[in-house]
Amino acid sequence: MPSLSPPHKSAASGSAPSMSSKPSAPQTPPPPRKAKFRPALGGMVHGAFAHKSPDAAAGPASKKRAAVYMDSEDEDEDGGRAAAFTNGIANHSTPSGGKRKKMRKNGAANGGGNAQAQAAAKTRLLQEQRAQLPIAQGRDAIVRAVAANDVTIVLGETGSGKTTQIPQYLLEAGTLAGLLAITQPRRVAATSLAARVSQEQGRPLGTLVGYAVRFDEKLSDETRVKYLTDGMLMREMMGDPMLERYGVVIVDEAHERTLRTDLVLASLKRILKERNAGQAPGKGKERARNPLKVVVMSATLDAEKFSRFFDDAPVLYVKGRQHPVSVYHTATSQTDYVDAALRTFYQIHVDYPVGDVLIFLPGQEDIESLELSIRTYAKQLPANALGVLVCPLYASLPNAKQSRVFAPTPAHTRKCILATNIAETSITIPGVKYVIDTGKQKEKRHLTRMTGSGFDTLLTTDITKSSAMQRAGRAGREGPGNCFRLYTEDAFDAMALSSEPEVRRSSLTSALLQLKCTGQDLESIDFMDNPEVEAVGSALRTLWLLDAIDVKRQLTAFGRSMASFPLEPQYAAILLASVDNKCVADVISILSLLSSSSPLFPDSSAQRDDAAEARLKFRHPSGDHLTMLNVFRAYDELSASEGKGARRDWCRQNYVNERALREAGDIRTQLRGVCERTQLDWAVSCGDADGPVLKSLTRGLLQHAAFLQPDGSYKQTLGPSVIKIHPSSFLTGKPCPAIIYNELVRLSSAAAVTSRAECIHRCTQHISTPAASRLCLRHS
DNA sequence: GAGCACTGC
Repeated sequence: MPSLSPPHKSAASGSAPSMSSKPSAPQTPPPPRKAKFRPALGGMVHGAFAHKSPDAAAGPASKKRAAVYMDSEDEDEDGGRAAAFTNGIANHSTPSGGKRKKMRKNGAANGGGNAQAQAAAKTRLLQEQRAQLPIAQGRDAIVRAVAANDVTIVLGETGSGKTTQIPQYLLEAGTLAGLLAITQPRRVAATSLAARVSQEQGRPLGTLVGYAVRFDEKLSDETRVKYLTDGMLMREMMGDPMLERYGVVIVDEAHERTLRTDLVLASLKRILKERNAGQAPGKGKERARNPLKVVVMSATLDAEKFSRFFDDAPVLYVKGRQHPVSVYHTATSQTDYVDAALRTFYQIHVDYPVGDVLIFLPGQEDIESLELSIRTYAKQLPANALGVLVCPLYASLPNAKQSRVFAPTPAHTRKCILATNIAETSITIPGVKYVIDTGKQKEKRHLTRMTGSGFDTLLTTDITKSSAMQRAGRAGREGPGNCFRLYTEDAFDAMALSSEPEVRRSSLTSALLQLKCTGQDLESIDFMDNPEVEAVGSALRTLWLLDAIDVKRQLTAFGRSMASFPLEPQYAAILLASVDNKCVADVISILSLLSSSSPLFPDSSAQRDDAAEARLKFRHPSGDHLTMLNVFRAYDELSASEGKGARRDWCRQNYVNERALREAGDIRTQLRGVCERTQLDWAVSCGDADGPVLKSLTRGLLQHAAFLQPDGSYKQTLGPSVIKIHPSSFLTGKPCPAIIYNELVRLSSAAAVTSRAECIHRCTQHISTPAASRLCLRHS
């Protein structure tokens, strides 16, 4: 092995990964079980870790926890989830349950049976599989518990099958009144689970079993079981605050504690109080006619907390089975986790048998850096060594590149996946036997200020214990695995148990507006964890400034209209303002692009100058928003005459992200639909005039306005901060008397500086408009 | 003249 320094920027001087000491012998001999992860990482520890059951991890089981201990085979809900992962990616079900199924199906096809017989055979097979699931032994216990209690907590390990089976048990028990809803934090999960359960019921998707997610639903009058995102259920609550249509609501993945899950849980508690009142034993008032049953499903640790929140609801424990994963910690802490990951990867590559490696890193930058390093070293491997295939994986990576992680690993090759948190929950990758965990992640935090609407930060932080366990578990999906943690066992012990729930760290403006529409309030609602007082104040102030609530904190008619749009409240206010300003069509296009999860102008350092030049032709003197509108208009024009290929070429030539435009197109269609339902004409355009658009934008962004100061920086009108324009903005170097902007982010470089450094911000996507200053003065 | 984890309506 050559002993060159890794190309990674901060490689330890001169010391190459210890693979140099290991002649690249044939890969076949399996290593000793208690591996020697010793290396250049400074002497290795082990950290034998037997797969801990949640009980062991959570402490002694409480008395009221009814154990339904069940071993589960590999058949699980995540297989289905992976299968439907993102558009255009074909079946990637886990080899375990999925393979058998596929083989059987092919066999039937070869036999020439007709479609109906095939379908029947398939249904029979699925029923056999269901019956063999160990969770099936707990079926009666589960049905009884739900019948006897308003709320039941189910603590189920990964792979227990709870998400697919429990709804069916309740359905098949025949006691179901009304619809059964089952919420998921992610859209892909809701759609793929519905498809799987539908299949198990032997019915076409959208009949007995259906789903509802943004942009897509498959439902009918027959539908009894409905998988939906938690955001979707919150939206339904705005029209049906008591969820009268539903007899059972199951909240899945509650341990993730997303803002929407917490909102759903809090709302369910309120609904239970109303709908199930009078059910209590003893003095009977009139018995509730339409009682609601709630099931909360969690994968970790927090079961007791959910139980307490719902007045000591009983906890059922469903055991899943994962293969054992041996966990190793480093003996000393690592200063450079990218370099440590590089060394560890090659340690595995040289010492361990075939099997893919999954490396968890905080972000794109680290992923790209490590990818380069691994590639560089791979070229130096001897000809007879196992090859290396590097696959990056993060959300903003184009779909086509993401799907590479699912392609079967070629012969005589080891796949190495470099992933962000996306591989922790959203995407399950088959074939992974080794996990390298840097122990880092990026976390967004909303910092509230006394004035202004606060700003977001995105910082690299240590992960939590539950994240670490989740990451390790990714190595044991299909067989025994190994997890190498690039931090010490002490560091693991020092980690927080789980992340702070989202309700404690994000902006609550949108949540507050939704709650107001269901007749609730942030101050009065009973949350699992209460939000910070400052965050509530900030949300109230923002809604008041937008005219969504009045001085008595009552929802206004304007606020109610705002809430009917699937947009941030600020953006909804802009849209409604554009009705008065007669530029709805133009503003909807801009808002769709701003709401898209992908950036329209991605930054790739390699081609930055070319990109800037190519985009110059769209530049609008007013700023970034109108520049974006120019791009969208050009793309629309092209779409009217040209096909898919031409559009793709055009986007490539102009360095704009087609994914952003496509997603914006979906959002725009949805927004137009809401306009039609509320009798607003979305086709009105102001043509080339920019005034109406600027005026509308200012209506929603008045908290995000700033004046030019003599030194060229800007001072917030409704906040204490001095800000500057991000260099990627089209307004850079073109001072204007006042700007509005739609995002304010703290520079990570400034975070290290003392004194007044925290007042230096990055502001992106602004626009210059004298109208902004006048409006803001009046409103302030 | 700088950097962007993930998700939802």
